[in-house]
Amino acid sequence: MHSVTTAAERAAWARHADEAIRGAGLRAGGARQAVVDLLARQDCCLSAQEIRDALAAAPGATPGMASIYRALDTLTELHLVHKVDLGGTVARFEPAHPGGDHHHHAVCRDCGAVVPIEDDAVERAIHEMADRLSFQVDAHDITLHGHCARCAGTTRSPHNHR
Amino acid sequence: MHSVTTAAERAAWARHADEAIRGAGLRAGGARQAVVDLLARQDCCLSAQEIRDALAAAPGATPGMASIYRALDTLTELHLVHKVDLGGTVARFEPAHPGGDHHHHAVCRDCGAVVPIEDDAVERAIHEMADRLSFQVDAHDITLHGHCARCAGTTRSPHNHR
DNA sequence: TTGTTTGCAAACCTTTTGCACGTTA
DNA sequence: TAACGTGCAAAAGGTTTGCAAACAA
Repeated sequence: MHSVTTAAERAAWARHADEAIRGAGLRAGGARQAVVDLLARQDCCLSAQEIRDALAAAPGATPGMASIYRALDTLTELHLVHKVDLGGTVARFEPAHPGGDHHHHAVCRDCGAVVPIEDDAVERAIHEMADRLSFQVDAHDITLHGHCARCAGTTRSPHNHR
Repeated sequence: MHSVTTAAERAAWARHADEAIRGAGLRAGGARQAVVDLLARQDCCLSAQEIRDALAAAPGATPGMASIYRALDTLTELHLVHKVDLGGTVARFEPAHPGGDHHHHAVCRDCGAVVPIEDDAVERAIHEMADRLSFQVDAHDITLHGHCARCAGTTRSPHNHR
C-alpha cells in the first residue's frame, strides 16, 4: 500500500505551515492551529464540514464554521492549502506540498469517494499542450468521474467507505 | 479563425435535442425551447445567469430563473447538456455533442474569460492513465487557470472581453 | 381533458461578513 | 495593550422546491 504523500512530507508541511504563519505576522489561535494540525495528517482533500466533524470528534473545543473558513482562506492565500472544486456543491481543501506532490482526483458517482491520482505522462502532455497555447497557464485541475473499485464491483447499493 | 464546433454540428445538436425531448414524452414549452435554441448557437459554456441575460436581450418573454434551471436539469439528464464546473461559484452548461467535440476549458484569472481547449495528446494520455486505474473512469474534466492572451499582454487592469 | 411547463416566492445550503468578546505576543 | 483570532448570528449568493395558474397534446 502506498500513499500519495509520505509521513515525512506531511511533517515537513506542518513545519513549513507553522513557519509561514509566523512569518506572516499571524498568531497561533486555537481554531487555525487545529485546522493546520488536521490537514497535516491528510493525504487528500477535505470539505469544511468534514474538517469540522473531524475536529468535533477530537478532544477539545470545536471551532465554529466561520473560523474554519477563515483559517482555510488564510492558508490558501499563503499557498499552504489548495482549494479543490470537484464539481459538487462544496469546496474541498488539501495541503499544498511545496515540491512535487502534484495530484488530481477521481470522484465516485455512487459513493462520493475521492481518490487521489498521479500520472507523469498526463502531466507531461498537459505541459506540452500549455506551451503551445497563447493562454498563459499557471495551474491545472483534472477531475475523473466514474465508479470506484468497490462500487464498480457490485450491482448493489453504493458502499459507505468514507 | 476556427471554432470548436461547426455550424453543421450545432444544427445537428439542435435537431438531436428536439428529438430526444419529444422522445422522452416531454412537451415544447417556451422556456425550455428558448434555452435549447440559445445553447444550439453556443460554442462553449454559459452560466444560468448568462443564459437568462441572453434570453432577456432577445425578443419575447424572458423565462424565470427557475425554468432555466429546470430546463438545464432536464437537458443534463437527457445527456444533451454537460454541466461544467470551472471552480467559481456558478455552474456552467454547454451542449453535449454526441460524437467528438470533446473540449476542456481555460479560465483567465484576471477577466474571467473562458476559452475552450482541445488536445488529442492530452486525451490519449488521460485514457491511457484511466485504463491503468482500478477506478472505472467514464468522464473527465480538465480546467486550466492562468492569464488569457489579452490580459497576459498588459500590466493594466483586466479587459472586459466577454 | 390531463399531465406538463411555467413563474413567483419561499426555502435551502454553503460560504462570507459584522460585531463583540477573548487571546496572543 | 494593541492587534489578531474566535464564535455567534445574520447576510449573501446560487440553486432548488412548493404551489397555483397557463399551456401543449
